[in-house]
Amino acid sequence: MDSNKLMAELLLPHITKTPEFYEELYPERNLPEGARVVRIAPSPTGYLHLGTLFMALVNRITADSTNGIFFTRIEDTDKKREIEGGITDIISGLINFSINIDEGFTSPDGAQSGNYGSYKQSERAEIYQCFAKQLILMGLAYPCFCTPEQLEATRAEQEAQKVRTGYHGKWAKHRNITVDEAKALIEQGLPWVLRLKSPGSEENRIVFEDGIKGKIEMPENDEDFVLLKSDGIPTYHFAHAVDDHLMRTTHVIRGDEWISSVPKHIQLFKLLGFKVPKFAHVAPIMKLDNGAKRKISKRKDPEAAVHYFLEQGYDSNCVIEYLMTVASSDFEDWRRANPDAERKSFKFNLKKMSVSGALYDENKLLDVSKNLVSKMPSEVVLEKLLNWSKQFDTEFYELLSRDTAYAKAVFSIDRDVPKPRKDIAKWSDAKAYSSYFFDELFVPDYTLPENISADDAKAFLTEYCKVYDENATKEEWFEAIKQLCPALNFAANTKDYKQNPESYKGHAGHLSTVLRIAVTSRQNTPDLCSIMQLLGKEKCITRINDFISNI
RNA sequence: GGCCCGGUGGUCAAGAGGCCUAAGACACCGCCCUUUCACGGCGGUAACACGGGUUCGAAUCCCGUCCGGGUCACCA
Repeated sequence: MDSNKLMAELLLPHITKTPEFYEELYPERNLPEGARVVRIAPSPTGYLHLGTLFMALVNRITADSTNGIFFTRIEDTDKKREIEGGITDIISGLINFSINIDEGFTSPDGAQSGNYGSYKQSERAEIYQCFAKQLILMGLAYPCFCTPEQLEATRAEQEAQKVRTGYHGKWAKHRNITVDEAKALIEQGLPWVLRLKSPGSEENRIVFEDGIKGKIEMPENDEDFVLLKSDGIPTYHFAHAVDDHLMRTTHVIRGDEWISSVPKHIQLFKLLGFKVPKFAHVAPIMKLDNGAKRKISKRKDPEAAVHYFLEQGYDSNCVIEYLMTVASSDFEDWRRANPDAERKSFKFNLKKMSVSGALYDENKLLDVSKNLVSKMPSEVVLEKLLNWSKQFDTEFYELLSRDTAYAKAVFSIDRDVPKPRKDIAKWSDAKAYSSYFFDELFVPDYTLPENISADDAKAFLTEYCKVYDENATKEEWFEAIKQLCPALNFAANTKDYKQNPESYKGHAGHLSTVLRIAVTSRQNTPDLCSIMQLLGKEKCITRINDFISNI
């Protein structure tokens, strides 16, 4: 038996399957020409992050644009950092944001589907070990018994000598370990990791075409990086190569923090005889922090966790629509041309992605959101509002659900028309927007506009109460206000006032503002006539009288 | 520090040597419309990081500087 074989049997005696077994188990996919197989591979170390959502979206629309497949794979190889409920949160989050998952973890309950599973790395140990054994057989992997302390000492030595740090070349202590030496150390009970015996050289350059950034040139990898950790579980690099090959991923679209390890990945794919997938590295969403641009951070930024948007009451669709504008510079143009088209019909092109990170722009999100919300019919608004408030604002929920017909009417005003208002961007805006419709939320404000005296306001409101007809049409309603103008020396027509501002104290608009404040405690609201009809005559008169006696 | 990547208005961006006197969107400001506020319409402020080349001609190509980002783990 040759020494590679002896080493392989020494290290991984329990592995009996061969790579061919898995090649047959997970055959090439039968897909139409040009279809891309993409994926996201989150690790359950935290809750769904904006960056993860963004990556998922980019992958989803890539699959959509090519009639391909988008799958999820859970990278749970780091048990120390895993958190409970992580998988559920991520998957259900994606589903809530309407990111359809074709394969892998497709449901929040942890169920998997698809023919290339398991899609959970901790359940694939045997597969990785099989390919690891293959590498040992080829003389391309060896056990390393260095302790963290020894590794640290090597590093210190390298720094002292001002040479490149890392486990490579002559610094790779166990690179040429013999079977006998390894056997002896194992018998002593020493733990070991499996390292790649890198055939690369720093002198050589590798070139690859990134789907987003274009041509990238880097030194070849010569690091003997870890393939299998001491618990037999692979590192990201190794798992990535094995999984994306076996799952027949065609395009690896991931965050650009991975760029620097591409030489390792390409090397692994080639050594293992795998076809190298296309890589595309996406710039992260950034945030401005004290004038400095930096990657949005889970720890420092509330908006990093997708929960933040849900709590704020952003409609998930609005967040996605915003992310689309960040993902593709021509999305907004497309959307303008196709206002009602389904997102999946957008032809997405990775090349349209920005090479550098975009700042998270709340203004833009708000703008995108209010446009979308303004187009929602009132029943949809109410349904979503009920849904949101039930979770995040129970006081408001009680008020809304007490009389849903009334609530629907509230949100129907100036909606369902050709040019709807855009007051609401997120559901948390709705409470303040509609507060005067609910006595529990209504807080009187007795502040008059500067150009109106208390006496005039009183006189006007007193007279107005006498003539108020709650069944009046909009025109009749405003006519009634105009009628009261001359007696108070206000202009019935705005134009008259503008032509001779000195001749009047103000115009009908000013008086209607007084009425608006009395009824709603606001200077700005949607159509007042509709508001008063909804509120009912009795309540309006009560508020007006209260107003009169307090100014 | 080594190795990568990037730098167009406040933000997102279009831009592939002449079409650039540099689009568009958000934000901001003004005007118009208007019973308020919005909506809508019209207009405005505001940018090619810097320095050298190459070229008849550079935002665009090359070099350098500066600045920003990423990465150098038995983490992903």
